Amino acid sequence: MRISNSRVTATEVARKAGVSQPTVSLVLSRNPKARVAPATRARVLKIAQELGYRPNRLAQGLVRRRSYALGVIVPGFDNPVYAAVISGAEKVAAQAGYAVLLCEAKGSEVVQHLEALRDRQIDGVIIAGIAASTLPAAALDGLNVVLVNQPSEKFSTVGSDSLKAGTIAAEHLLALGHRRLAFLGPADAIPAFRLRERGFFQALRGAGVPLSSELIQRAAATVAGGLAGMRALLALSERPTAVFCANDLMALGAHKACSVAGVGLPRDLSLLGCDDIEMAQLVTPELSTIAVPARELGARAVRLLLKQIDAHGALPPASQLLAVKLVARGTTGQHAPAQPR
Amino acid sequence: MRISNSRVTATEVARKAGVSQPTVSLVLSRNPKARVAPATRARVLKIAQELGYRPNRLAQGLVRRRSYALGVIVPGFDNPVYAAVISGAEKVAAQAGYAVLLCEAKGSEVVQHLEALRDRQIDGVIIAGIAASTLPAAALDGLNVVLVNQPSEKFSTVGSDSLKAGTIAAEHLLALGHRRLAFLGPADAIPAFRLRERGFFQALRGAGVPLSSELIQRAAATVAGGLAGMRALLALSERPTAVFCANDLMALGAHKACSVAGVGLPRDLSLLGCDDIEMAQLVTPELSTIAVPARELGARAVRLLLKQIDAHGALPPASQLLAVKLVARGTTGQHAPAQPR
DNA sequence: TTGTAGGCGTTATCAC
DNA sequence: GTGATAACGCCTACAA
Repeated sequence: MRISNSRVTATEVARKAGVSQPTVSLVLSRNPKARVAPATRARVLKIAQELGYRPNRLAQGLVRRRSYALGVIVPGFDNPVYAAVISGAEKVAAQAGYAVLLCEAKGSEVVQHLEALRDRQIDGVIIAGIAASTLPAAALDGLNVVLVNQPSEKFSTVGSDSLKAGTIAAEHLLALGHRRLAFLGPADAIPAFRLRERGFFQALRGAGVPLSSELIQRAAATVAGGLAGMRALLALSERPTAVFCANDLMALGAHKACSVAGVGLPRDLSLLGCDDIEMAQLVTPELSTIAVPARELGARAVRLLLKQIDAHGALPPASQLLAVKLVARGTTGQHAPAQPR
Repeated sequence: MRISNSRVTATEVARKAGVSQPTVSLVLSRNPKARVAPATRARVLKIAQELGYRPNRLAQGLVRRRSYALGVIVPGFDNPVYAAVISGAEKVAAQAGYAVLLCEAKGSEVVQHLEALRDRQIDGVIIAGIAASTLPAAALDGLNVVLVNQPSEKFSTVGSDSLKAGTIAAEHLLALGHRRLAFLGPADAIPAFRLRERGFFQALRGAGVPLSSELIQRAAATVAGGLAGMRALLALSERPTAVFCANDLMALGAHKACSVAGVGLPRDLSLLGCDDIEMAQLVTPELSTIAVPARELGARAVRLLLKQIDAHGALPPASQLLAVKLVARGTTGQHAPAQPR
């Protein structure tokens, strides 16, 4: 029963209920220690209900010095992993009464977005897929921050065990008998990818199976990048027998490159991705990969952030590391040495 | 040179500059008719710069009765189409100084999200993938709204020509010689899908090639839905020779179902999707589809919305319809009548 | 228990 | 030109 255009204010409710505006505020703020006479409380609640009163969050924010809004910054939505992180984050945030301000940013845009978020008195920021170390120190100063999938001394983080993912990848491929392995990863220093890479390399070194540099291909962490990278690997005089990709998008690009080049998966080549995005199950053969709980990362990031906000920034940085899991599907198989014809 | 924790306010700038606070506001607001003595203006600007002053947008919003924020509501991020819409929207919004509040909502959650957006004094809302007609009338009352990909008398819309998409689909498949066609679509009344469906049916009827009801399969507009739907179609005693899917996700699920069932595309069956998401090019054979400019839809939706906001809601609902385009790839081919063995 | 006063940081309307 | 003064809608004291 709202009067059209303009919203009902607490003052109007107060007037109609025959009380003062702060009393309305008192009743509506579910403050336990705010004792109000049951009669007035009931009256105020009734009128508020009738008028469809809802507090103006901008005004609340101004006086409480909080916006009840969270910023989420990702490099792009084209990667389903970030979409999943955002989805998980948004759900938890909404349940807690927080809004999610979405920012898609690469490079220096990140700083501008952060400033814009500050102007809106944002309560906290979640950053995924962008290395915090590449940002000027001041950019995150005094902000509640949770980083997704990148370790940090200074900020709280929620991540999957990327190092382990790399290790698992190496172990899986080694166990299948592969000895000539390749890695396909991005050129940019995106933390999660770097860790997957390092875990992979370390495990290989530990097993005495080093990677020569021509077997490390770098390209954008996209389908197109994976396609190009795999083409380069296939052009080698001596091809690898197994390839680990920094993420599933690259792996799917690589998958396509193999399909185009007539390279049989997994007969001629084993291919392993990382993330386990839905698409991985759509290609034929289905992509073997390492599952990362992206949605859960987003959800946890918000929970951790809210905890920090409530603690008034008096909490030391916390970190959570979620387990990853090998999902062996159709693109990885036993190494078949020189085919007898 | 910001004093750590708390932000610099206009009052502080005023004090240091030896002017009143409103004067600072006057100088900073790029209001042309606000004539200030060049000397004061310069001084204020200098101090503001030094102190790193930035206006508090919450406070601005309170008095201007605007939040400089837009809400975007979609049913889910798992569909790359919505991700693209959001991406396009966010970019334009950010350039105009607007924030994007993201909401993922199905069913009755939509209303709650809308209320929450109202509480934040949202300046406008973009809705994609959710039928406005399913919302209670009051939910959008007095709000600046732009609907994406659904026609409306009452609200502004930005869409692709969904009806035409259906027509194109029918014409393409008919031209290839198919006469036993099937349709795979969602059970829910999502406007864009319904229109594609209608366009398809109309064109078929016009060509004298009606669809019997068993050739209309309904399932969720997801990969899983497409998978299930195609399985049902393949189980028919007399299979269709061509299938049009309401969107690419369903088509990819259908693609997978064929792959699993050993049904050769396009030899045994032609398959056509709609949207042209990136994934369409990753499967083998590549998915034929109808391209929809999703990113552009998002971008235009924001531009239209901003125009409406600036017009103070005194503008009649406007509508834009973008063209769609057939992208014939590998899953559609000439109808091959009963193979001679 | 409730009302009054004051302020959050900004913009808008006036007198000066 | 410039500076008070009054909102915007709410919350936190403190006084009644």
